[in-house]
Amino acid sequence: MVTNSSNTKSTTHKPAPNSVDELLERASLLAGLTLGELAQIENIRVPDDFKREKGWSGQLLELALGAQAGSKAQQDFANIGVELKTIPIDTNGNPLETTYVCYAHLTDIAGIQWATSSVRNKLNKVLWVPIDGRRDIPPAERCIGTPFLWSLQGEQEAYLRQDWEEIMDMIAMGDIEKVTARHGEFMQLRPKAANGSALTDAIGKNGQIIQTRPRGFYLRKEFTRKILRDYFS
DNA sequence: GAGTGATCATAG
DNA sequence: CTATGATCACTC
Repeated sequence: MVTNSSNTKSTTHKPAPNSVDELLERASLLAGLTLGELAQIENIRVPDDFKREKGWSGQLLELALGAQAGSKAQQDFANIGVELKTIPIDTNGNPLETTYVCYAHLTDIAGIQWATSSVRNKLNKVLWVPIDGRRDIPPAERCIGTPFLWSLQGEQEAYLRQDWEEIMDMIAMGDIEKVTARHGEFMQLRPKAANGSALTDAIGKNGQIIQTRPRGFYLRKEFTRKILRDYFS
């Protein structure tokens, strides 16, 4: 039932969890609920599809778990160093979409190291929340799966680091226009903007500033599939 | 059908 | 515009 007419935006939100355990505890209570049921608890309406509200699921979970809403370039739960990511899955538990990591800066990148990069920081600790993402099911009926904590390390970190360095090298060399989503085995760079007319500064072939479409880093499905498989099997 | 490139909403 | 939350939708 979709009867929220006011949908008053609350200016107050839940307090953020004070520990990872508390976050996991809260998150585990959501497993098994449908998005419709959680939306009712949080008193927000559910869209009939995500054509015009693509980030709706993620924002619902932020609300339910007490993440700071907003667009700060930091982890969702900065006090405990955890990032929240919802991930749409099919009936086999495989990812249906790539996963956005962070915005990519295309200038002033000299001296940026992997260890202190935005990608590394964002993925240090992630609370993954699988959600049924089948498009033939209305969002309200889609079920929330079992949330789990994951850390970027070992072989997985090495893979992402390699992709990141390859892409960043191209950007630094003024080859941003040569970078396509086909680069990177496990992490790719793709446009990230409100529309095709958005432009931002980047490094040109002769070191000058050029204008190009804003980009973001995304995890390929093969990478997140492994994360899910490692946890659930 | 999969994957790349494009796009939607919102906050600051 | 930057940056967050992502999924859409067209092309291959």
